[in-house]
Amino acid sequence: MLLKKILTERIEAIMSRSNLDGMPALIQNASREEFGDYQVNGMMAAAKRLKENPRELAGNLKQALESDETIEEIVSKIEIAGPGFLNLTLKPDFLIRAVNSPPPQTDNAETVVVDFSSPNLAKEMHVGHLRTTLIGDTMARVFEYQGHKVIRQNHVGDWGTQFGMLIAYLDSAGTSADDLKDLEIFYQKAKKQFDEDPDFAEKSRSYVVALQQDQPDVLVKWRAFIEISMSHCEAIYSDLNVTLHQKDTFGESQYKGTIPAIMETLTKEGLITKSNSALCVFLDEFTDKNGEKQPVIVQKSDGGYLYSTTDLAAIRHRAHELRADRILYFVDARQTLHFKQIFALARKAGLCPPKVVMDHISNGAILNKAGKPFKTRDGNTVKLADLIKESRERAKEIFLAKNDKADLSSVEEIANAIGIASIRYSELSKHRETDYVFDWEMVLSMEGNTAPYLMYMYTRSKSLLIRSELTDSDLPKEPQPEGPIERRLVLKMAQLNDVIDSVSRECLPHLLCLQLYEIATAFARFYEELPILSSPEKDRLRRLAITSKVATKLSNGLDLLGIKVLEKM
RNA sequence: GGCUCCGUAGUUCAAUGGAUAGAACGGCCGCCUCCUAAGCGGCAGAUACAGGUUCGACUCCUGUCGGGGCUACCA
Repeated sequence: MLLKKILTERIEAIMSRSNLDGMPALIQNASREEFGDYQVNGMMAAAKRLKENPRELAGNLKQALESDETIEEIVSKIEIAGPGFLNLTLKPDFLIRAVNSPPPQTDNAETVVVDFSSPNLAKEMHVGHLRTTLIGDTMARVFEYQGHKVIRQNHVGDWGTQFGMLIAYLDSAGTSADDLKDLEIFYQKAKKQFDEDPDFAEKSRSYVVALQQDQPDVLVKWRAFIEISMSHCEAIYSDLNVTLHQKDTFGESQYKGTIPAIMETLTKEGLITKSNSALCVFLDEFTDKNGEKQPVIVQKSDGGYLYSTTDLAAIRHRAHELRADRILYFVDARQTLHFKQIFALARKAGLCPPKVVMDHISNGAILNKAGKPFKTRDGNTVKLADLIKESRERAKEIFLAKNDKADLSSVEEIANAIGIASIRYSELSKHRETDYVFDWEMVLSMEGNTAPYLMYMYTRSKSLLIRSELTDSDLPKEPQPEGPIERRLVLKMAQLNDVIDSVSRECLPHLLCLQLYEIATAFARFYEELPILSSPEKDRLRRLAITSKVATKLSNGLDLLGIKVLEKM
């Protein structure tokens, strides 16, 4: 049940029977609590178009709404305010019905390909991979929650020139299996030798060629390397509760067989131009100021392919073999131009049917504390494995400081859960498009708008329910809120489905974090200010019933964020 | 140079063109004989600058200043 949708439909239906036919009602959450629950903003715009007085239009609409039974059953109060706002207050029984309503299921289930995480297997995962991995994971969960069929695609970088270098280094004297424990250092050492030692560089290049020609002995080494690297990634996914598994990995190397067919298609469509001995596609859409078309290189002058070509092959695979209705790429904003180009190219070459939607869901960059780009070359990179370890240790410290007589066997479990939840929430609670400053203190913070806060409110709600010794069957099904504190809490819960719907449409998980936080703060207030277990039976049962719904909403919402709740902390 | 994104409290983040720009952290002041103080209440504090469009602008447009990113053979 989507409150805003219901209000909009019903109000616009009434408007359509007047001189306001076809005008939008523009329903919004009330900007201040004293204005009620929702506001109708459309009267000012309508007045402008009709050249009438907005307050008069608002007055007319108010009358029409008040005499309509579809409004009467859900709205308790309508007020005209300011230049022509209509402020609506909803009926408590309608609010609680909204709280009880099932999650918003999609009307038409689609097959959604979600491309996310996609780390470069030549290096270890670092904080730069956090956003795509966690936002993609959360959106995949949200789409599934709504009834879509989700196909996760981890488009790992397991192919290309750098692997020749790594294999050559793996192969060189004095390198033991131990060296692979730290992939980042292994990569840096290999890179260093590549840059300093011409013989080694030459050997690396020959490995690339051998790899591309499927030379068995080299392939064995390559596979060994990929396996080790993937196991690092899988450990991270498992720790972070990311829903990516072996079956979701479909790396660049898997497209190498289909690239010739892609090239053939491009050629057949007459799109290929040879320029400076590289094969390029020049599209009309991409020109500089002088009208010079900008190229997309699909084959290098040495015959090698680039990631553009691989991405085209991936599009065809996803549109045709995977039968996607939508293909979503969770990749950072630096690749905006790249995706514009390959989407346009894929359309032109007929690799993706017009009805299949392709979208680049971009995210902002990571900056250091000075506001400068957080680049790997700086040597400042923070490995995800280290971040996870640090966060768990921090959580354990805090837990022990707060619980001196804690059962030691549960300490590790609780600290681990909180540590992971903190990392996920700190990332997901930010708007995905803005650049973000990486700060250990921020990520590891456990006060205020953080995962531990939400988890703590959940444990408080559970604690009340356990102490009450009642179950849901003992409690009223539709506890109508009484008083402003209960009302506010129930309203925030009633709006959760609207928010999940927005998250899904705009791929903005931070909206869900915000709503859950508001439910949690409203519950904190409820918990602090109202007696629950010690209140008279009628109040006790009603408040416990509301508490039970809080527990459910928090747990379900956090689950969508990939955060597991704890019964105690 | 061209294209593009971004400048909001000391800091980190919010705000489908709507009413008095919200939080959190940090700072200051309060609250545990009472359902878990990882909590609650209160105070101080911000839209880079200049124009414009609009009944109404953090939001849209133009310019200025400042900072990213992308821009032909890395991915």
